[in-house]
Amino acid sequence: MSRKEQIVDVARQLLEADGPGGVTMRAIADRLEIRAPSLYKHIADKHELEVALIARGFAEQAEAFTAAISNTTEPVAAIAHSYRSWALANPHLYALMTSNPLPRNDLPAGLEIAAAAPLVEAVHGNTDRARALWAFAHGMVSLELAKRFPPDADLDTAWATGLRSLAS
Amino acid sequence: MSRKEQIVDVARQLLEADGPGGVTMRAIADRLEIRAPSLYKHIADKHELEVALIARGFAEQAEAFTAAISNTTEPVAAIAHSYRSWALANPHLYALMTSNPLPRNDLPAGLEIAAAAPLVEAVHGNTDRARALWAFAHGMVSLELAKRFPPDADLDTAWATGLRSLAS
DNA sequence: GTCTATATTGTGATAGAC
DNA sequence: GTCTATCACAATATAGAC
Repeated sequence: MSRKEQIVDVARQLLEADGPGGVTMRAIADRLEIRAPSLYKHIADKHELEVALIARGFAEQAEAFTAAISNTTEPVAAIAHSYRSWALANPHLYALMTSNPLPRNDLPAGLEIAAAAPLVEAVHGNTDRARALWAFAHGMVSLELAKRFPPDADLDTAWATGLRSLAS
Repeated sequence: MSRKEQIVDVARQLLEADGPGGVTMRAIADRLEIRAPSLYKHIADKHELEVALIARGFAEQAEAFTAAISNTTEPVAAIAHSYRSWALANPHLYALMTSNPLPRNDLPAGLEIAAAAPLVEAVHGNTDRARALWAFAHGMVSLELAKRFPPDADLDTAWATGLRSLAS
């Protein structure tokens, strides 16, 4: 594993462990047992690190959603479940991927489309329905991650209610 | 207007003008033409400032949504339109209100419920449907604010598609 | 209620030696 | 490719004088 890959690995561990504020050049260097300035021999700046993390997230999502639609009679529900699971398992990376404009020019081509493809296929190419479903899923997930629902809210039922209406 | 009210006012102006990073004690003090340490004679700390901003946001939303359901035959659509308008007009305050757990213990009682009441009434008390609608609206709005939809996406149609399914 | 002075902590990033 | 030394900057907050 190259030094650069190690750096991205450590950055991701720090991101999920300590949140975005925990991803500092010093913290990354500490875990690699080198000094912070040495990192700049391998990456140009912190932005490059963020782009690499986002790219990994999309690749993982594409894989998860593709797996979800194999062997199911309800692809939309299966993708929704997979979407929620991935976000809850990778909350800070999920936030990084959804809270700011995508650095589309710096990202490997096709990543965004590959992650979206399973859903678009599940709704037979109806992009408006795909966007409505994505918005619903993103809203549910981001409010859950932000702990913004009332503490006693039954989220499973809210998911089922929304999906039943939107999936058709 | 008390000094404290002036401080909250200025904080809100800075929040929407420069984003959350622009709301510093120094910047607030500069606009009031005093020194930053003087602010602490009027507020305990920055957290108190954030709570005051969030409280204002909820009060404004409650007013906007209540106005939206008067004189309409489609209350859910009217609230959705109002929700989107308010968020687009106050993007950074909206983010402050939705990206973190509510400081419910520090907020005036009833504010959250008052803002949610028009929607709950519009769906005849069906809380699962209300949550699904809220999630959809929040997802649409937050992705729009984050510029996460593809540049050519037709958001009006996505809104209409989602609301048609969810409003029933 | 305002001021000056300061503590404390933290950040990304560069220069230049080895 | 790693190091030491350092720059440049910014943040919240407190002490104590007036």
